[in-house]
Amino acid sequence: MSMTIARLADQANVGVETVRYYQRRGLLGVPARPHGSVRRYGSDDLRQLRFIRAAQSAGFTLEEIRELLELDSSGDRARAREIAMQRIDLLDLKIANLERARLALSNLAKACVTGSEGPCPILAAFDS
Amino acid sequence: MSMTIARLADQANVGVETVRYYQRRGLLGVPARPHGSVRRYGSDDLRQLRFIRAAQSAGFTLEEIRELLELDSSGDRARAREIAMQRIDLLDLKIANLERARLALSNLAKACVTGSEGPCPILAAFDS
DNA sequence: ATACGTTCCGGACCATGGTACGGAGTCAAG
DNA sequence: CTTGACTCCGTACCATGGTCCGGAACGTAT
Repeated sequence: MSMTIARLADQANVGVETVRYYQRRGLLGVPARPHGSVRRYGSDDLRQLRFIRAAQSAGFTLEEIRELLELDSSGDRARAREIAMQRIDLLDLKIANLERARLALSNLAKACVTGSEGPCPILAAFDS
Repeated sequence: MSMTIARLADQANVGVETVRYYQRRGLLGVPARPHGSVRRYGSDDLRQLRFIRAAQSAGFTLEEIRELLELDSSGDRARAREIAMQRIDLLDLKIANLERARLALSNLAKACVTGSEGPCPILAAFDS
């Protein structure tokens, strides 16, 4: 269950350079080198790397993710909970936003059916 | 119904510099100067500016928005429809993602109720 | 008509999240 | 024991989306 950086990277679907970038930013540990000079990564690293990507897609910045990871090892439950709840509110806003946008686009698509006449109003589609 | 740049900007909740930036990027027209050297903006400009922000929050990049605006004046219905539908798929993905993240955070918040014992596993919350 | 707040404009600067480069070391296979 | 692929590391570069700066012109209230 030990791999080199390239394998780690593509198990998590990122580039090697990205892994190294996360290490520099302190989001990912820099593991030991068992025999010589090539570092080896384990499944914990993979898990953490995947967490980073998941958290990113939840809208956390890398800095916030660094804090979350610190928090995770610190065990400060109250703070963790607080952050989670804050984030949920933010996510709800974002989701609502995207859903409004989706509706707008869907109206637009309807209005723009090929062959029909009229203005096909892209701007109007977003008028709230 | 005519305003200076500062008023335009804050009607749309952006900074003056942002408006000027959009002008440079070709997203916003640079209006005439009726008497002298200070430009005046009308409600069409405001509408367009608001559209830009709305489209941005739907995940379009500024470059894409520029294309949308071109499209809007060109009246190419088929293309507009195509873009809209592509975007909808993308939005659906994004929304699903955010909803997964929301669930993860909500589980996390539950697991981290203040006062209880255990690890309060931030990483685990995101394990898919 | 002078002062104070805006506007105009170009260009420099910034943060975020990477991506590319280049030289040196390492490692496994042939 | 050499070759070719991968690794390490620092530094430079990139795109996106702004934000700030500074000097000159403008324009409105006093």
